[in-house]
Amino acid sequence: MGQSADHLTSNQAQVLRHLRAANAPMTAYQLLGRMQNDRGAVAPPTVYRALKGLEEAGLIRRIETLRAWAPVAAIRPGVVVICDDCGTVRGVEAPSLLESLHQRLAAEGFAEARQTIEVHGRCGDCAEDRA
Amino acid sequence: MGQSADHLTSNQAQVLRHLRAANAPMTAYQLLGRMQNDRGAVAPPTVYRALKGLEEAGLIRRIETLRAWAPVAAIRPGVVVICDDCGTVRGVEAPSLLESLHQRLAAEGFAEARQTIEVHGRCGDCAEDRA
DNA sequence: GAGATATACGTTATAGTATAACATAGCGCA
DNA sequence: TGCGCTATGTTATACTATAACGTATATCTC
Repeated sequence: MGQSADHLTSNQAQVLRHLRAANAPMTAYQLLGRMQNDRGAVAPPTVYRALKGLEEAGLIRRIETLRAWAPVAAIRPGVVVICDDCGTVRGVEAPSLLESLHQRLAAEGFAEARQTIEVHGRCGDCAEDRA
Repeated sequence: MGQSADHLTSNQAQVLRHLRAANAPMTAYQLLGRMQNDRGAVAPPTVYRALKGLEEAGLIRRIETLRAWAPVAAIRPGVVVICDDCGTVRGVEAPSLLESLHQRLAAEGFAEARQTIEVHGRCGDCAEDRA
């Protein structure tokens, strides 16, 4: 069930810990490798089930454009901003923007259920590094 | 090379024809199946190379949230709107929306390079069908 | 026309991402 | 105690995508 954030299973906690320790999204199989380092035999469903639970709890998101997972609090609706230089990902709230999109689509009769908005580019820190 | 739209190879034309004949995005392996029906032996790289060329020519897009491909003219920047009932996909221009997002991020020092914006929901036609 | 270069294509193999299906263990509680 | 629920383990497989190498063909240049 879509569990709330007040309790994590140990697999979920372990996955979340690895995601938070990384400074960029991790693929499911990268996580699998970490867990195998930690514990020995672990199979893909273990990782995918933990990811599913964490996503439902609003603690992580799949970054569709990277096929990877990040501990971005599910500001949902929200925008994910990804630096292609350093790999960092962060969530950005943009309520007015999303409201205007919503109204735009509603006017055409489209009932919006969810959006995925991912922006790629270069963050301020990386721009400075190359200045 | 990022070829322009003025010439398609025969593989590209064949893939584009199938995508246009469908009323919903198709996965690469669905396309592969169609091409095998048409011609016999075809291997995945044939399909993926055609998809890459068509994408570079701005004739199709990968729908990230569906892991599938659609003949959506690459209004880029633009918004892709997907009906989860009937599967149809269309591109929507939203320049003012994207401009405000751009400025919002620029103000934080983020140099935006490309966005992926996909909205899921139910289109007007499908809403009527259930009315 | 021979050779050089470039593009598309074919072919084989493999990498990478995700889930189905079934079995087991532990917990809360009627 | 026995039932139902959740989490987990385990095996196998499905689905998505690309690497690497060889061949054919067209074009250009000398």
